[in-house]
Amino acid sequence: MQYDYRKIEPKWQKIWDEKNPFEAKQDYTLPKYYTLVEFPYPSGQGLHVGHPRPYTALDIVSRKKRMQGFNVLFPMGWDAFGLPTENYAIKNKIHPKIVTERNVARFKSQLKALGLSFDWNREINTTDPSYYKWTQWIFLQLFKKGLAYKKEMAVNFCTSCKVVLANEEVVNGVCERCSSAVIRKVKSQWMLKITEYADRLISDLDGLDYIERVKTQQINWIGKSHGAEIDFNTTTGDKLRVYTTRCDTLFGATYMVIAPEHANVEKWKSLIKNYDEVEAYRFEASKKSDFERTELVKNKTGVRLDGVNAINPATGKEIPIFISDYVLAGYGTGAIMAVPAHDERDFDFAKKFGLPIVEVVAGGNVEEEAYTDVAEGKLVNSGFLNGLEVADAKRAMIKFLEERGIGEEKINFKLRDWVFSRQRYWGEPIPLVECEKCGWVPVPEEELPLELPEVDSYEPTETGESPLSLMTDWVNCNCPKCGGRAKRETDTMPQWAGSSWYFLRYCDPHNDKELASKEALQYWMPVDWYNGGMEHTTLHLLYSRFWSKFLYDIDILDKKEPYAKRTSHGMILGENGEKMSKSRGNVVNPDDIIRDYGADTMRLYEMFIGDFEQSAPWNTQSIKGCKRFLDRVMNLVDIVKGEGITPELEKPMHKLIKKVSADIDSMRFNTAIAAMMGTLNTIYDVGHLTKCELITFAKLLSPFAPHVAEEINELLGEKNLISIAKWPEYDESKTIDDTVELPVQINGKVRSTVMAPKDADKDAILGIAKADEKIKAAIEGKTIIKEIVVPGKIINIVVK
RNA sequence: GCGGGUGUGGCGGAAUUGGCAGACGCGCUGGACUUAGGAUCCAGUGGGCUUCCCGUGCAGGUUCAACUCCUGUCACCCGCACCA
Repeated sequence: MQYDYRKIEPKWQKIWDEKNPFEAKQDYTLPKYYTLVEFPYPSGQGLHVGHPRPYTALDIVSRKKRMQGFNVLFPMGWDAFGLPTENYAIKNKIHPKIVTERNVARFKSQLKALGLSFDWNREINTTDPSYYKWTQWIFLQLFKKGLAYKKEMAVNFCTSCKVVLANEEVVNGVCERCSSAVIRKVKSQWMLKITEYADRLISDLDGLDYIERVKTQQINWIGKSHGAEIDFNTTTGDKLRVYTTRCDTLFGATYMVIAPEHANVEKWKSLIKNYDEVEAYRFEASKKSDFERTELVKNKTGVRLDGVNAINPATGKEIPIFISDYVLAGYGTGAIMAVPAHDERDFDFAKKFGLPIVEVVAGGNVEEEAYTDVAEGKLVNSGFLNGLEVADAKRAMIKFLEERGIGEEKINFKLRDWVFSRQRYWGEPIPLVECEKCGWVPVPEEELPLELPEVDSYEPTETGESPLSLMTDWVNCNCPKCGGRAKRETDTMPQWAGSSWYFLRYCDPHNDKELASKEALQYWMPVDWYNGGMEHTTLHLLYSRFWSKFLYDIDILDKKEPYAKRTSHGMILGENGEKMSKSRGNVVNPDDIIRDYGADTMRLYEMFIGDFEQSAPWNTQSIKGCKRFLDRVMNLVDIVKGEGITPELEKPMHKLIKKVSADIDSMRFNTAIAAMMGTLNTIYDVGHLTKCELITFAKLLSPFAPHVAEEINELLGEKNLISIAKWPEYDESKTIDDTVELPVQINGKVRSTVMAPKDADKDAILGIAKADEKIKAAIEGKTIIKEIVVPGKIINIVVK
């Protein structure tokens, strides 16, 4: 018999709505558990089958924790500011607010149909003024602490979205979202000083339970490097400062390179004999996008600054200075000392321009290639450093530099400050005004939220300014400080703003006095388990850690880190093994799956499909196995017999409780389900089970297939919801078999298996093995060389 | 180039500290029940020259014993990419 999911799933969803069993309680004396999934961007397409995988996984964790007596916070909300909604609004001339409402309604009904145990009383929406009031408030605190500043700078500008992008949003030189060309454009932008937190963003990872690849990716992205800054005298009288991680190779610096954008080029204009040539090179370099620059990695170009030389402070020799775009203006000092013998890039450049290559670390063949090994090799041709190992030479050189006042130790980061301005409508307005007298002045906190005004058109202007800039009534205002004439900032915040603190709002979502009460934050934070996509490792995850640390510094939060544990799910691919996408035509719609198989089957299948952290292709055929399993579980109700314990099932049930409990904790949902399937097969082999055994089985199943579990529970006459029943416990002694089956090997090959008592000693086990007919035959007439007995595992007899 | 990951039946995938490779499921084969089977149930299912042998990307090594450890190598995926 098949169970009628079309009837029972809506039935239990309605009951859960009415009885509200998944509400996080206000009682702060209870042990808490905070499970978090990344809140979705409510797009027009609705949910796809990728969404439910992480949601179901943490729903399982949350449901189990709840049954184990924890006060669980498992919330959901909407990250609803963003470009697709705005673009849809522009095209269809509908207010983005309306579009958002529609999309949210669709998403919410789809999520509800999955039976996820979210506490919907805590639903939040980043576009809600009562929410973004606090996003703006946090921005103002950053501004007041000097961590938000406006800067005229070359930014990544998407030619299609007409919007500035953060470095993290530019992928292979094109816009992450629309794949259009990204050009460099000089604009005045609000920036957040995330670089001030670079060190802590690395070091505080230490105690956290993040999967390793997230940690390493963040560390690499922040890119901390230890080195030194060194001043080189030049024939111009100016000094030229470089950054290097290899100050030990200073004696091998045979030329210098500065970035095309370096300020000294202009300064030395009158001294540079070939300025026309230099100027032409700079112009060419400025036209290149980042993408083109990286295309040219192998082919180094550059121009020597004729008439200007530098002096190597170690050798005292005059060396030439070049400009080249292989040196980046934005990293270090925008200038380098080139040591072609020990740096591949310098080597390529030196070969091309015929510059001298001087070996200063022995061990390689510097005529053929750069020798970059730092672990092995002694210094040569290096005066007072000769004979030292690289590490010692570095120390000696730093001492040398510092004593003479020509350089010092220096740490650098790859991480750049966060470009925080967007010239779009559908985002949080930046709550600042520019006064002719006072400069940038914050909107008073009591005036927050600064709401988005109504505009006629949401389209960005031709100049790339936000549509808000056309709202003169809104833009022109009085300075909150002096009352004089002032103009509002018309840029809005990036989409990442709202998601940088949303996990805090869930703790106390209706508070209109603070972003969340101190008690709520102290109780709920940190998030105990946060699961989300790998694509957010260097964006959302880094940004939200940064904001959390800032809020810790200003005493809002008492935890330095927002997330105690971070895991990441694998993608669900199309049936052809490729990434699911509209253009590939391999998208599976979850609505169809729920209609044809039910939500419980869908949940179970998405967890059974494979290792949670690994990608796996969707297969509609395979779903049937999960449906069949649930049908067979429902049918157990018909073979319930008696009370108490069925002897043949006692040990399998204890083992199952142990296995499912452990597997949920370690995210091995697929093997937990496999174990339940195996036990179900055992139950059918036995032919009957007792009522309490079925209830135990239903409890174990309930996090995975909650509707089926509730239905069985009710059919057995139980009055209370199984979703909040007590999680079963197991007796360790009842998970161990009295007799075990042992494989017997001869020379490492299995020849037979024997049964032995679990606590039999070595000799007894060997006796049993040798009594076996097959083993007897195999060792007949041979000499036994060695006998290995691993109790509970294996017997191996080596014969000759 | 650097960093991380993955290679196991026809398919998705299992396999605590090295200890019966292929759990569980899909698919497939045969049977039962049936007007019917794309429902359900039962049996079988890595390959082969089937008393035995071969099999976890490939080639070696350590071990009584290797998917698991070591050395080398190939393929694919993801991230970063001139960061001095």
